[in-house]
Amino acid sequence: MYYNPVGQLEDKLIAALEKARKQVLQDRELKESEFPPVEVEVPREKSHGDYASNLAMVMAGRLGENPRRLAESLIDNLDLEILEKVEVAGPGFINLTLNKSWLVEALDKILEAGRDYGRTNQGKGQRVQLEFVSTNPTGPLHVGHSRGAVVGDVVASIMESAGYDVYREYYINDAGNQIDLLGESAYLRYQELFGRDIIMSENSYRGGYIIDIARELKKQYHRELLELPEDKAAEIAREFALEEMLKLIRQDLKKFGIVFDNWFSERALHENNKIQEVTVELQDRGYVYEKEGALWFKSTEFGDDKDRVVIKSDGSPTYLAADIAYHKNKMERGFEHLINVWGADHHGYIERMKAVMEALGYKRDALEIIIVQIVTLLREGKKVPMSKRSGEFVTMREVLEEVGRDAARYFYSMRSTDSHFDFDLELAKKQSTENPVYYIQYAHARIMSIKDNAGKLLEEMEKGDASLLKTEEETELLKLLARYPEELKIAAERRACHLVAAYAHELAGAFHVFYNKCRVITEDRELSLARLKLVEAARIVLRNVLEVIGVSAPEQM
RNA sequence: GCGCCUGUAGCUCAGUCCGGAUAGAGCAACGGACUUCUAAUCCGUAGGCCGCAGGUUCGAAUCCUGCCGGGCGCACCA
Repeated sequence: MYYNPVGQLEDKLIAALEKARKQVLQDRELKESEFPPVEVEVPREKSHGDYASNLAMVMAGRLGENPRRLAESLIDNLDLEILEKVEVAGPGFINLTLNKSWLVEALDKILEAGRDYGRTNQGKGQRVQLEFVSTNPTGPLHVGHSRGAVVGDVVASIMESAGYDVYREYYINDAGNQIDLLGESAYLRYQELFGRDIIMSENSYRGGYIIDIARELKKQYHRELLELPEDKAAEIAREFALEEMLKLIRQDLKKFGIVFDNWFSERALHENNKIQEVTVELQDRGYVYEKEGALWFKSTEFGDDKDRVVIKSDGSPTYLAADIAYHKNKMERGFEHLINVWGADHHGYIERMKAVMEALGYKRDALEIIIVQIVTLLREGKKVPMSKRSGEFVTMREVLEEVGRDAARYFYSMRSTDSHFDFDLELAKKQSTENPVYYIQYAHARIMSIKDNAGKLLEEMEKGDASLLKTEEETELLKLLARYPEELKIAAERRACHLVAAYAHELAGAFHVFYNKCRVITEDRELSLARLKLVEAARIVLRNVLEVIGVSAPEQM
């Protein structure tokens, strides 16, 4: 079921080099264990072969011997049938050139694997809980959230492809102050709709969406709330507003193609007394103390800058307290590994949450935080101003409506999460060469067109003989196709969606080059069949990789 | 002040974790390629003290130290 040609190949090469090293070390003092693991890499320069190893240079340092001479002895002990050429180069590199047999084999296997091509068992079914988005349901999702949303979803998909059992979860902060404020704001706007003068407090939510909610409230309850006691009416407004907000958030995410396995309610933790319980637990463990009327968590014990309040002097729990209970709950549900995707403004919370994990008796590394740097929207090269305070922000929905789901998802995926991201709206909308999304999708559409053109030939595609593919363009494309599972594997290990996006772009590029140089359907029937096979493999991989990112693979454009 | 992210081609960014050979891509600029499966494509040219300064190493964009610039944080808020 799992097929990873490049991974297998590299394992073979490393094993052969290790064997050679063993031979060479036999009559020397040092043991194998004193050397770092053998590595091979794809050299930048094509004339340096398919793979290169710095093994001789690494060994030379320890042995005090000439690296080039060592490389020669290593080569003498290298025994592999897939090697076409081996040579020593530069300061002592061993350059390995492979014969094409592995590639010929790879093409058939890719077609055979089809939709499953790319999957590996790297994660061994590890149960991973990935929590992302988790914004307060007090306002619509804005652009800042959307990057984290896409990154979380794509990382989840990548990890699933690599054999992890990923569970996507959204943590709803439906308890506490800010929800009361949301309700209060909606209630005020509701009263306003009946002509009452209202005074919005400084902390009220003033966005237009609150007025929308108030209108809905009016539609449903008419004058009813006006006649109720204020606290009762505010409560109804609060619950109503919360539901409306969640509905909205869910819709927005769905339009982005993001669906969660679970929506976890903070309120449930409060109602089931879980916060109290976990506070007592930490107290029993000796990690909670009282000071100035509040209860403090001794996070400094585990490397945090300062201790943190869990129960305020007024008796109410802090956000952290709920988070402690939540993370304990995650672990109790049997997840082996937790990943939280946070915006850059939350990076300061990493240490305290790691401390929480340790204090609860778990490994600090069982919790992993992916920090996603901020997004700046650019329109006509200029920064689009945004301010949370004034309620002036561009929503996730607006971006989606403006650039479309495919472009939005690809753009958010294509940059390293460590880097700030300038989202160029004009570029994302452009249906041209400048836009990487269309570049990739166009490759897929072109292949579909070739298949249309192939007519009856398509039925005989299976007979295609990959050994007829000899041009550089064909070989390069095929090599890239063979690399896909390994690329996904690395991206999964590094939780790096941008690597997958880059691979998709590179693959599309290799196809376009091939397309311009090699005509698929020609008089030469045998060659046509071979190329048809190659092109079909390219289509499969393009579709698979786009699916991981959540971008569509159009039949025509 | 402290912590995290960041500084690479005119612009936007890979490469840095795990050090390798002549530092890459896209866009923008310039010059070419459509009687042939989609020119939303391809080919070529030009473009770089890899922020600066030391250090480690046979070898540094990559590791270490210091400095400079940009972003984000440093609550009994969530």
